[in-house]
This record gives sequence, C-alpha cells and structure tokens, in this order.
Amino acid sequence: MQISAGGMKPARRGPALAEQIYVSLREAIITGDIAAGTRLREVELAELVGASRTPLREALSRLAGDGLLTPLEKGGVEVVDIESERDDIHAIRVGLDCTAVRLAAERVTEEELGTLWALVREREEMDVSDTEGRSRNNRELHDLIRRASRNPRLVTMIEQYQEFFLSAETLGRLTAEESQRLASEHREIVAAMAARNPDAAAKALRDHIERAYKSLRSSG
Amino acid sequence: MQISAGGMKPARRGPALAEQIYVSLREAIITGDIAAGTRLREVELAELVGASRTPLREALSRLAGDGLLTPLEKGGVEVVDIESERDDIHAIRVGLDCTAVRLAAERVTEEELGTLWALVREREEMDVSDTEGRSRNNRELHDLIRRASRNPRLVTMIEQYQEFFLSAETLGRLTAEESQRLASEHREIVAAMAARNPDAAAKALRDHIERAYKSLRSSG
DNA sequence: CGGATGCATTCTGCATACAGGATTTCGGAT
DNA sequence: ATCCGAAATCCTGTATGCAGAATGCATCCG
Repeated sequence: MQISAGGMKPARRGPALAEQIYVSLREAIITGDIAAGTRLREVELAELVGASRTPLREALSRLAGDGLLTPLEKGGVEVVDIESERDDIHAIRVGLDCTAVRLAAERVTEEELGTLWALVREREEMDVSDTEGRSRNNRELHDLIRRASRNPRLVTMIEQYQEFFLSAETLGRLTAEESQRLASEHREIVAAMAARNPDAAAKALRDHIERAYKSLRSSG
Repeated sequence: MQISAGGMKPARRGPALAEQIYVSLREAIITGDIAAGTRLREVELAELVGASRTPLREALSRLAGDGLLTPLEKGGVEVVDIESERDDIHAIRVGLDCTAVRLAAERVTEEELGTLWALVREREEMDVSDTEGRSRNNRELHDLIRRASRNPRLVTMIEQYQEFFLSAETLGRLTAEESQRLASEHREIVAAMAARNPDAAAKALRDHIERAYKSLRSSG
C-alpha cells in the first residue's frame, strides 16, 4: 500500500532474503493462495519459509504497511480480504492514473507524443486475435503516459497498485468489439494530451479504465 | 507512503520502540531537522536514539518504503530532498482528495450533508481573526468529506500525505479576502456533492486545494 | 454447577552476536 | 608522483537468545 508507497530497492549484497519473503508473501496474499482471515504467527511462518524471524519480521512489517496484513490485538497478524477491497483499491488506482495523465497532458514532449501516436496506430492495425501483442501495446502506452507525468513517486505508486490487477489484465478475454472500443479510447486519450487538455485527458482515461475494469470483472 | 499506505497500529504491548523511532525520524525528515542528502548508518543512528539496531532497522525500512529514505549502493541510506519533491507530493495528494470527493458525491448520506452544510455556514459566519477556529473547521470539513467516500484505505493514504503539509496549513496566514474566497469554495464543493455531481465536486475541490496551496506557498 | 483466581503457555519486541562482502586505505613498486 | 595490490575496516543482513505481557486453562471456592 503503501501500499507503502515506494518499494525497497534490491539490496546490494546477498540473497536479500527479506525481499524474497516479502515478494512471495505479497503474491500469495494477492492471488489468494493464503486465504483471507488466516492468522499468521511469526515462528510458524519462519520455519515454514526456512528463515529466521528477523527477515520475516521485516517482510511482515512492510506488508502491514501496505495494508495487506492487519496486526491482531492478541498477537500475530491477519490476512486482509483483498477481494472485498478490490473495488476500493481500484478506485485509488484510477484516481492516481488520472492524476498522472493530467500532469502528462501538460508536460508530455513532442517526441513522446510521437511514440504514443505510433502505439495507438499499432494497436488499431493489430490483429484481433493477438492478445499478447495487445497486452504489451496496452502496457507500453499506459506506462509511457505515466512517465510523461514527470512524477516518479506517482509512477511508483501506480505500478504497485497495478500489481493487484495484473493477473486479471493478462487474461484479456475481450470480444473484438470491446477491443476496438478500447483502442479508439486510446486515441481519444492521446488526442486530449496532444491538445494539452488535462480535464479531457483525465475524463477519457477514467472512462477507459472503468470500462476495461467492468469488462474484466464481468468476464473473469 | 505508502508512504507506505497504511501505518502500523500501535503495538499492543510495550513502548513500541520501533514506532517511536519511525515517528521521530519521519518528523525530523519532513521538518528538515535532518538535512537532505545526509547519509545515515545503522549503528550510528542506533546509539544516537539509544536503541539497538533491530527496532531501528524496522523504522528505516518503513521510511524507505515511504520514499523518505533512499538506499545507497555503498551501504546506508540517504535522506531525500523533501522540499524538491513537495510539488510532486502535492500533486498526488490533490489527486487522492479528488478521488475521495468523487466517491463521496455518490455515497454521502443526507445526515452527513447536514453536518457539511452546518460546517460551511459556521465557517462563513466565523470571525476573520479566528485562525484557530478556521483551521479546525477546515479540517473537520475535509475530514468528513473524505470519510464520506467510504474508502478507508483511501482516507488513510490521504491523511499520511497530509502530514507533509500540516505544518504549513496550521500557519494559516490568509487575508480576509482569501479566507472568504476559500469559504465560498467550501460551499461550492458541498453543493456539488449535494447535487450528486462527482465531476463538479472534483473540479471544485481541485481548484480549492490548488488555490490554498498557492496562497500558502507564496506566503510561507 | 458457575465464577473467579492463579499459573503455565504462547507470542511478540528488543538486544546481541556472527558472517559475508564491499570499500577504503596503506604500502610498495614502477 | 602515480598506480596497483592487499589487508584492515566498515557496514549490512541474518540468526539466536532473552524478557515481558497477554491469553487461555485448570483448579479451587462459593
């Protein structure tokens, strides 16, 4: 959650055991491998992952900071019910992405706009069945828009929140109609940015993300 | 910063040394008591705060997660230059607050609206010299709007980011004209919420915060 | 049979000890 | 004087040990 806003960089030496544990547990919680409401105790987990309590504690602390674990009054931590908070998290992510596109509309360079238009065209000319290419194109476009905000802290936050939905987005079960619709919305977003219109860009992006979210939520 | 999104709850036992260290260091960094760019080493800091490295490490880890410290390649961490990132952080905070007011416009109850109107009127009838009352009124209004979003995770995040600006907001050097202007904007925001109009509410809040930020930034 | 009290257990929070790797510094050679 | 190499030092990451607190249980009393 922070999601502790920023993530730790990979440690410069050693296996970075704490980092590994953090990533593993985080994934296990998000994917639901560890059931929501499960009570976790340090010693138990420590011998489960085969490490001592020290690095485990660090991982647990960060996960609690991210809001993925809740400290229990009687000791130990509890796995939060991510599924029930998915809409809340989604709302935050949308807000952050719109903030980014607003800034990007003011700060994007002509060169970046060129790349964005190229991505828009590529997507439009792409074969409908090429789900992998579409996924890559989509990611590149949105990543570039975020980076154009020139706000690295914001970019980091969005990327962290995005992890919650990546598993869903990679599925990409879309009808040809839906796919075309989303592609035209990409054009709309970039056009608003090119026009240096933050309000229009934010609105277009919001509608776009909400539509995609609903599609995925209903199909997946 | 997550700013690790969520903060740890106060531990159930003991002095919660790690928490104390975290809060102290955080404040010291935000206020600038610890100069930006300062290199911090664990052992050194540990004996400075009079604790062992274990709780210190936990605090450091969380601060790094919040993006207030950056791990150095050659060991140790560096205090980031908050002042240079203040605009970036502000942009994020505005985005989050607008997200909250959007949700609030859809979900606010009639009872909450009553309280909001009362706060708006109280502010309008308030004496210009009552800076403290104005500050309290302002905080109550904005807090209530955020809570009306029914997104606790979002509320927590905003509160954390707000800490970066609290010291400035408490100053409240405003002219009578500025104060009145901000008060009328409060009315505008609540009116948009009452009309269940997220777009208008978000726009009004954005303008409001930006105006207040600029006033404070130029005066302080 | 129900409630309260005392004890044992459990679990976390903190401190200290250890090991590995990088950095820096000191010495010698060119 | 400079460059190269090796050793000493520094610093983090990890493991383990210890103490305190709260919980839960068993037992005893009413």
